[in-house]
Amino acid sequence: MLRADEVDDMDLNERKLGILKAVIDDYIMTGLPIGSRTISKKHGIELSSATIRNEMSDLEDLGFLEQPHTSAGRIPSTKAYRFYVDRLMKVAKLNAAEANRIKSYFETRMSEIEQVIEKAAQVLSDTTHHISMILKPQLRKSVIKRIQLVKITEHKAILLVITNAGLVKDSVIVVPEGLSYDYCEMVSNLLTNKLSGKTLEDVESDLAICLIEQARTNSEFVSDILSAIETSVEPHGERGIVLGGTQNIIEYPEYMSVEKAKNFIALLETKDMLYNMMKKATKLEFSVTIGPENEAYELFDMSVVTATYKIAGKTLGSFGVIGPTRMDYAKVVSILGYVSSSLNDILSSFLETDDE
Amino acid sequence: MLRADEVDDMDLNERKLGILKAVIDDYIMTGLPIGSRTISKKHGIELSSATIRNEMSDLEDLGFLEQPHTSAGRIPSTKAYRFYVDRLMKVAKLNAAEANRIKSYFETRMSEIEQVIEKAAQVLSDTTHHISMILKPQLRKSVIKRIQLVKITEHKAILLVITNAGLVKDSVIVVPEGLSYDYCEMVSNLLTNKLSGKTLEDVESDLAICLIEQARTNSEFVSDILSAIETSVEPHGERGIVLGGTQNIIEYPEYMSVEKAKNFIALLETKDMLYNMMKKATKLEFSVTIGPENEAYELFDMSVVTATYKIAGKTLGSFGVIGPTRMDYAKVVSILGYVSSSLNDILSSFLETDDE
DNA sequence: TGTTAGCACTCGACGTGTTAGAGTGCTAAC
DNA sequence: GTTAGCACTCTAACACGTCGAGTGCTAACA
Repeated sequence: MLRADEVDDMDLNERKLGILKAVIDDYIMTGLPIGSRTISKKHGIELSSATIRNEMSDLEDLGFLEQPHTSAGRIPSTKAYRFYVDRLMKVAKLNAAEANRIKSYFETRMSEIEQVIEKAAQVLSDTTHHISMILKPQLRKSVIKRIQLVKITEHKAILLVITNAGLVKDSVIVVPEGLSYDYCEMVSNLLTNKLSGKTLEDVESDLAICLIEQARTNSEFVSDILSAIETSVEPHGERGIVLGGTQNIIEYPEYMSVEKAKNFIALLETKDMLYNMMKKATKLEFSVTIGPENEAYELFDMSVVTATYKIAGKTLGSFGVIGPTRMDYAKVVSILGYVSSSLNDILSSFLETDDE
Repeated sequence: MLRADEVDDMDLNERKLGILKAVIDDYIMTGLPIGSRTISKKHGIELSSATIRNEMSDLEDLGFLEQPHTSAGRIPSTKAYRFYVDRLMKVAKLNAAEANRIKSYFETRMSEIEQVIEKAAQVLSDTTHHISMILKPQLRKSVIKRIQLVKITEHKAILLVITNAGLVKDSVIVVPEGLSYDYCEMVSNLLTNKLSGKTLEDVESDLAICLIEQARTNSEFVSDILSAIETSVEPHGERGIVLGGTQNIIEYPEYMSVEKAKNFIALLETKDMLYNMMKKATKLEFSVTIGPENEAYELFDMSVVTATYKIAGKTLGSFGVIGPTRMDYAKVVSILGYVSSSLNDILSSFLETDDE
């Protein structure tokens, strides 16, 4: 027995493929149902509308096309989009103008990962006109290289956690009065000795307790430091999703009643679902999830396209866009590809391979 | 000759005031034009609808009310909103529930001004359901206390600029190879000596040139440091406006066609106009600008309410919300008041008065 | 003199009916 | 296998009529 999609392939001859592609391309551009006459005129298919009608009727039977109502044209089904993405779509390299536009976003000198992430979210939503999502770097596995405590005033110090992915997090912490600079240096060295080579994940677990017991003196101070390191693992406790271009929902008039828009916004704001989705997306270099293929039923008429970003060949996180099923998949995928390699370049430049 | 608004006061007897207030309150709640019968029934005004009609007719002549069309009810004019804000509105203290809700936003431990600003933008848009804007701290006048360079890897160092407003900015900079820890310390001390007591604004001006000439050796390195300090003055070159809750525009159905929404979004994104507006707003502790009172003609049907935040009694910046002229001014003002004092408290806790 | 009931009038919202046009499926001819 | 022709269907757009909310005006009332 053949698998379902192989059967499809056999049923679809050259001509049907051409017509299907024409319908999808047109619908992606215009958002309007498309009729047989339009295809025979606009899309360079030298057949009469009647013939095309027959073919379209077949395509409907096969589940690739749908009719909103009797006398309207046809629109692509979810199955058609899936087929389009898998077989029909040609992902072209980004043209120079687009590529430069993206490049220009990243040209401002950035020294921290957070900054890069924010910029990436911005460039994604600006170029695709969809909502962008980025899963922040999953730093749990990154290895601590050094910990440095720098006293800046009488009561405050900055704690720098440096990992193999570069600077992870700096946070201001309160220090006991009268703490000498030398003592800070001493604590820095102690912590570096104890923790270097461990992952941030380790710090979260029992290692911390162990360490506190060792450092009897100033133990509150030390535990402050440890908890600061921990918060750097899951930043701000908000599940590490950055959204961009949520304003763009107003550009989806076909899909959005005010009521729906509100629900959708609410969905985006809880972020939990997005987090799980993006977390899963880290497993595939690219992924396209169309309409009802999404696990969240609220996304039955939205599609999600994701990619990943790496540092030194290791996947750090994922990013992508969310938009109506009628989206320009080819363009979105090529933009994601370009952004992905841009991110990889930038993040790798953060990496210090020469140390140690 | 009396001023215009004093004339208004004389013309408006107790009863007219009551009716006017009823119209405005009702319209702020419902967004629907309100008729004479509704007022006589709902708002505890013991008069027949006919009498109220006469009064409303007078109020229309005086320019306080408007009719969208002949047989609709009436809606408040810009003049009415102005009058309401100046005379009628009772700004109550925030009830405990609301106050706690705001407080909870600020409860996460925050160590940097940027973080606080982001949170504030969020809490403002969440509680008012309008779009929030915050002018980032105007740090040009803040005085440098210390500059510290911390080498973190072979090629990178973190530059900490500490001012009287606490930590201003840390940025990663590239350092020449083989730079010793001691040398970093030396440079830190040198810079602290040269620059402490100066404002960030000074650094931008000729002082910088002067210093470069002095430090002949490694002059490129030093100029890197100075430019890093400079960028901390105007962060990221994006005019220092933080927006929150831009999604909320979809909650203004009465005002927003898709076309209008797009224009408005575009307006928000250029930020230039907002920057000037917020900059001006730093001069007044509170301000309410209604519809056409705004300088930007695009805001003819929007109102802007602003307040300021301070550190040690000195105004650092302004913040506010932008929404339809039909907004609950009383509530917005009281929220802004509460957020203002919250911000002042938090920022003051950053201030180290005991040093030096 | 201020208040109110009554009434004619206005105008938008809404439902209905009609028409034009786009698109379809089917049939028969090529 | 392809296409022309035709009857049919459905929507969008417009005109029309009705309903109801709200008004202004007038006359009666306290």
